[in-house]
Amino acid sequence: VDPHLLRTFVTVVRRGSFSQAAAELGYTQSAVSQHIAALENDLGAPLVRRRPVGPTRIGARLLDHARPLLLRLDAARADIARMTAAPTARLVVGLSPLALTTDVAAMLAPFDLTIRVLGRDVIPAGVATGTFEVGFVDGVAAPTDPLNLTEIGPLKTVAVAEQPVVVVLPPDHPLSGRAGLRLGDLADAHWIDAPDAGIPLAQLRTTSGTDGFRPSLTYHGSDVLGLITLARSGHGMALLPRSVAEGVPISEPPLVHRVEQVGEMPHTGSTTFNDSCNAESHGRTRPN
Amino acid sequence: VDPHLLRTFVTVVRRGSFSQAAAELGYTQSAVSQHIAALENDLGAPLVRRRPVGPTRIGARLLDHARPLLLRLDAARADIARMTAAPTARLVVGLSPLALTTDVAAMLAPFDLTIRVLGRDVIPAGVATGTFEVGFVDGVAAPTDPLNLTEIGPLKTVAVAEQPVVVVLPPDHPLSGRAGLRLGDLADAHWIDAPDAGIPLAQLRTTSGTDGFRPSLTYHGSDVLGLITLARSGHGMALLPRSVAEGVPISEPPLVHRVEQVGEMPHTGSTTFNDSCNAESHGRTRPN
DNA sequence: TCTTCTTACGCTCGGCGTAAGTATC
DNA sequence: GATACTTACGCCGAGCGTAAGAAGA
Repeated sequence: VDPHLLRTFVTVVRRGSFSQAAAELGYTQSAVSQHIAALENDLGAPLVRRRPVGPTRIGARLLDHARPLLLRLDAARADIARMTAAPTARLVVGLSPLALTTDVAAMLAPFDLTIRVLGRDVIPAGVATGTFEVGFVDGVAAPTDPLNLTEIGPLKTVAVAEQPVVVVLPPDHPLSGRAGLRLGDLADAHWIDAPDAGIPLAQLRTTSGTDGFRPSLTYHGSDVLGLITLARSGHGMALLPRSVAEGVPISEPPLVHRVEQVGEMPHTGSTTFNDSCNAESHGRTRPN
Repeated sequence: VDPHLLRTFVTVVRRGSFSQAAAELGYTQSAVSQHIAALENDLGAPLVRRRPVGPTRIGARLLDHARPLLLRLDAARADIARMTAAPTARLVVGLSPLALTTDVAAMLAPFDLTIRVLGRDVIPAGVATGTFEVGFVDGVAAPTDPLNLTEIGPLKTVAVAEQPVVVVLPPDHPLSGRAGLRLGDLADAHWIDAPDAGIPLAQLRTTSGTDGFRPSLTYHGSDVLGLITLARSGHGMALLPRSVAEGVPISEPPLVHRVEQVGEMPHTGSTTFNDSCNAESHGRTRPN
């Protein structure tokens, strides 16, 4: 199973066309055709339906393997490239929108920075493939539980900040001010899902293990103030880290908003140095 | 980064010799030398020290990537091969030693079986690479928490059995008979680590998040009765699923011994059929 | 000196492009 | 008939083996 063939296969499926995939990869259509034929021949099963071009059932399964495989392959290249190349003066940091808390900002203070804000899901991949040197991902979890990040290679992950999560409510809501409420009771309430501006409800479902928290409104956008306005106006409840929801009516469930650092910071004199690097080398580090 | 080169690299490091690796892989020494040279050239860094042959710092890091990569590559091949080939009459099952509880035995009753008992760590890999069709892994976890299995590809994992964990004690031990005791209090007690016959203490450390549970005696072997004898004689405490520790003085901490099924059982009329297969296709399924 | 890795060199075959073929809309 | 994938064929280069070279024990 040659990675080149896999990459071609993935590209063909993504673009839905042999010729477009060829153009993207710098091959001729013929070569792409031969790649697919070689793969199908090697695996002994048809992988793509033609006209219209799309994956077969088996092809779809292969995709599930191929995409993480190619990612890890790139990650391996990038990782050793990083060990070889001299560290750059400028630190490139990838952040999910709500990961830029004051704690994180403080950590980054001593560096010359280039900051890129991206979706939560692509931050670990970006660190693995060397798009940036360190990443910060935010998310919601039960206290002391780690975030559930997609694993790509031996990446060190450390929790760097935790703060309570709050539910933003309309001003006159009966729950206003209550702390420690059981989230399960709110599974069937009206929720706003704001994956970019707030905390995705999908994470809540995972964390709570329930099947509720279905959004009655979905908010696409990264504007937190807009989200708060919606929630205060009674369109539904919104989930936010406490620090960004100051001065609005809230309720506090027993959950934390947590930021985890993916990858390692370069060593500078002014930075805290964690000397447990060698013990249990690539494991996940939990605080406390 | 050609997988062939990676496989050669891994083999060279494992065997500690170019020529032995060549023999194992069916190449000439020359070819192996060229493979390593090609890799080092491609990645722009020395990967193996020669004479004696061993990985450099960068090579060691590459190993961390290469081994799982090759595993996933094999897993991909095996997975689609499984979808292509007709299901065999005989069901090949891989089990970790303590995974063969009565529940599991009941599940397997309707099949013609071939059973292979192996270490916990290689069961998921074996399922992924098609060595056996389904696997059963046991381990310890907090109630309702899933086991922490190494992920190799899109494998469905389902908890199939849970039972309390007990601490085996000497007959006159003060803790005898107590239930619900906090495990943290026992972190510094005398423990027997029996990775094959019992529950590895390493899992306890992971589950409890503490750093204790250091073994004062390590027991290599799969003989549970021997382990119980040691514990009763006061060599240290031993951790076992309750059903195998009948009639001995015990104490019950709030943990469960859990068996998880890796991979899917073939569909037979007599087997419970889970029709949620297509929803959220390759996720991890938690009970309740 | 013997073992073991490296380098040189030639051959073979895999794989890409060009171009002709074929099927689908 | 136009578009898009497949097949045929020739060329080039990657990669393996043989064999000679170099370096360490």
